[in-house]
Amino acid sequence: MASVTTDTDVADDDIRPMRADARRNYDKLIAAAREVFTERGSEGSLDEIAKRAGVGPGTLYRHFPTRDDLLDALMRDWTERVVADAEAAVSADISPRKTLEQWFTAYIGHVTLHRGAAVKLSAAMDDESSPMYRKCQTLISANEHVLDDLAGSGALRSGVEARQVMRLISGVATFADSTGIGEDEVTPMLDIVIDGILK
Amino acid sequence: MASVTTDTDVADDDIRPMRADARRNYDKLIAAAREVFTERGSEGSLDEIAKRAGVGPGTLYRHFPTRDDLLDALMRDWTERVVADAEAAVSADISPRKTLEQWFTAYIGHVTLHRGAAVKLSAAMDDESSPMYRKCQTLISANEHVLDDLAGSGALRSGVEARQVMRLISGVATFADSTGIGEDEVTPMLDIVIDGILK
DNA sequence: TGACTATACGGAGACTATCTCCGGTTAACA
DNA sequence: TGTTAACCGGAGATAGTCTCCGTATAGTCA
Repeated sequence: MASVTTDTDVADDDIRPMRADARRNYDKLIAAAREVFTERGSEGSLDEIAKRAGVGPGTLYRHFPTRDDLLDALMRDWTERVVADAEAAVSADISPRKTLEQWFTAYIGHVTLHRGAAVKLSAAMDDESSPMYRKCQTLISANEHVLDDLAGSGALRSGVEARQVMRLISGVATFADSTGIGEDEVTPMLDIVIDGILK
Repeated sequence: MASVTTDTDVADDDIRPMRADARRNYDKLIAAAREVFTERGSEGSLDEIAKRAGVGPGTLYRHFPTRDDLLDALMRDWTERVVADAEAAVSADISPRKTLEQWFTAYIGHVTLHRGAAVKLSAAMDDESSPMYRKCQTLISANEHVLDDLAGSGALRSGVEARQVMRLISGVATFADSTGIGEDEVTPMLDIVIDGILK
């Protein structure tokens, strides 16, 4: 986590700036949500979040009509981190296998923000109406970037599509999230997938 | 679905038989749960199930202390079907690839009983306290059976463990369940996994 | 600075779901 | 038919979601 308090200045792509009190409450809600979701997973109580932020439930629901909107807002600087990790995997001078291991591990880390987040993100990938849909697009293109690079150096089997790979890794992430297995137990699963991807 | 009304005669491995009214209510609850879970997924309201069964909530909770107990009870003849499908895949005179395709597809079918079931079953695989834990053991050994057979004929890469394969396929199933993609979209994912498994 | 107004706040409360407790009922058996 | 252990049912405690609307205040302009 780079910085706790430094969220971006504007809450959304909205034109008009927020009123000072609104901005204050928005930030307090984000901080409280981060706490509660970390402790209780992404099904944590929304009223509890409002309480911890010291605001009424009405205020919470005005800022974030749905739980997914709140989850989405927590991922403000997430996009940049995803892109950076994909780039790091590509530009590192390592074997294709290591590249994939590194990227997949990072991917899974990004998708398991909180307990229950992986399944929500997976669901959002094919649901344009989800507030998190656009975030997923970032994930998709980051993954494409890594795979295209490997394809360029001829390391991939023919017929391997980035979309399928992304779905597979999302499945691994969801499984890891729901069972609570650790990274050391995830690696063997990834190894099989990587064998299925590389020549 | 083989038969709707023919559940087994005894509710559990309990010694004493149930009282007639208890048995009646038990069966009505199972039927109602099957309805509601099919309509609303495995997060459907339990009180709603009690209502449809025409019993009080107390009766439901006496028979099934937790939601997972109820889910488990719905899977009464599930075990046999799983074992049968594994056996069918093994004994069919087809290529290793076809064997795996057939088995994995069956596996995913078994695990996605209702919307939300796959993630619950995945979670139960590493949770001995879950009522569904024993069901998962069935799934695990059925999967081992298929993979052992392929290993015996030398079709598998070295180092492929049944447990990891099972987890991967569970991940695929969970992804399919949460996004709602169909079987035709699942096959390409399975193809990658199969490439990672076979020599 | 003071008054005006759009914007935002907050919390009471309606609604829904989970789960328990216990007074009343009934199946099973002699 | 009487006895009793087993079972039923539903009122209600608890908790989470979400809305409505009277009140408060930040921002603005004279």
